Amino acid sequence: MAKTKAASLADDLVHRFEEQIEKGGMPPGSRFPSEKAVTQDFGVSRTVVREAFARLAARGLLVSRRGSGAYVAEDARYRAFQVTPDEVAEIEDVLELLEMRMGFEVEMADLAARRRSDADLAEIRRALAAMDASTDVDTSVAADAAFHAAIARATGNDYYLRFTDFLGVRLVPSRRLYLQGSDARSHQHYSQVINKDHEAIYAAIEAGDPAAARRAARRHMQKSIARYQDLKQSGRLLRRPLG
Amino acid sequence: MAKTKAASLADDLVHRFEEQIEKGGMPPGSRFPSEKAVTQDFGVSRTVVREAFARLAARGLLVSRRGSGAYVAEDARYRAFQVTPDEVAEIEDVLELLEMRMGFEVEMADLAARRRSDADLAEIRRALAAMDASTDVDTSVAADAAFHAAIARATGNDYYLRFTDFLGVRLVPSRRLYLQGSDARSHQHYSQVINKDHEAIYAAIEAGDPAAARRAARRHMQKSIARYQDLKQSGRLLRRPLG
DNA sequence: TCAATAAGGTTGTAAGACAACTTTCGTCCG
DNA sequence: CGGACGAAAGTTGTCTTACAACCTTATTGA
Repeated sequence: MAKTKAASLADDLVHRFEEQIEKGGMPPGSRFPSEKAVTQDFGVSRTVVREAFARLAARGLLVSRRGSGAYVAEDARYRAFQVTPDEVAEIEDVLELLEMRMGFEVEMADLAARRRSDADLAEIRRALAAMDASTDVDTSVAADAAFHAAIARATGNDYYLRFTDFLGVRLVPSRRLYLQGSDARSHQHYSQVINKDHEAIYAAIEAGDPAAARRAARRHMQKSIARYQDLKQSGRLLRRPLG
Repeated sequence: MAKTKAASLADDLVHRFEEQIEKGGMPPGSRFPSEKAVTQDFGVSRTVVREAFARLAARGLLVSRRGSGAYVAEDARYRAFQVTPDEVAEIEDVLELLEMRMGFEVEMADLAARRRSDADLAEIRRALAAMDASTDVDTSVAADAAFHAAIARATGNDYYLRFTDFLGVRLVPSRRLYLQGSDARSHQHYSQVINKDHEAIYAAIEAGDPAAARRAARRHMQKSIARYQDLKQSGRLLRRPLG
């Protein structure tokens, strides 16, 4: 009976139904109790029920059909792919995410080499130039992200772009920590090393050579992973500061 | 993207605000217009506004504070990578997702070849056998998923496993539709062709040959994409039946 | 100046009503 | 007996009004 206090009545309902679905009490495709039934069973107003249902629907656990009822979504058991910020606190996680990113980056380079438009090329070049001109950590990190986003856009596959954004955001904080301690000179050196990789990728994409693009992207990511592995062995831990 | 008319007023509101947040018009931490203001601006009732807000909150884009107002979530950009079921309704989307999957299947094969344990190998073999023995669509689709999941597990990278699960689930319905019309013989033929690819991947992983594993995985995915492209050209559309 | 207080704004919840739609079931006709 | 039709009930979508709980800000008073 120990009830975790819910911030709101709708919260409580959401948690209850969520649990029940997860436990298998309500299999996919089965019907929810009607809104009215819930108001009676739980003693809350229909406003609350509707809000709870809306939130379940937003998470993809429930679909409601006007005039018919609400149903447990067919693929309710599987949630969105999610990576919470505190998962990226440990350097091992960063390494795993980078590993995952490797596959995508390689394939994106391939596709970009096949499909890039002139506008895509121009955008990639802009990002290269911005990285080259960067003097502080923030702008160089931003330029790096822009470079990879431009490639993702050049693939013409929106999912690649979305996932690049998604992963990019996760990895930026750790990247920033990685660079933070370094002075201006070593940072510039770091930027130049990376941009050399980037230029190789760009050249292959511009030339329309998928295999070369794959190789260049793979090398780039491997180096990036190796850097983090060194960091790991040197015993430096990543701990996110608050804020 | 051609804007389809929103199924409900709340849908419309959600999309509008989502877009505005994404475009940067409402930076993290900034205040939303009050519920009352929205009702006046858009000419809808507060019920609709509350429902829209509830859904935005469920997605982590908005937090509302009683008595104070609603605010754009501080980590709004951290929201999950999400692929909603209706996005996979069109065959073009399936193709794009397959393209995305290609990159990381290749990389998974590489890593699996380097890191697989004996237990991993055994699990992959089991999936191969199950696919070989399958006679109906459901079991063959399940065996296929198990095969790729086993490889994902062999990489030792949990993110790969999670993402494989995630994508696999999205693609299964269309896969099922793809196979549905076929008779037992053509289905068996299909299974055998696929499993031959699988065996090549397995052989490379067992031999511990990353480059060969990459090649085999790439071939496998390319063929899969080609099959769907044929389907696309033949004009067959994928339309999800109501669940 | 500063703290207590009052006023107004905002979200959370309740309740009732109607519209739009779906499902079910009974009726009537062939 | 069977099937088409339609009425009726059930359900979600939306609107409206009302109040409670809470926060913010301005006012007031010492």
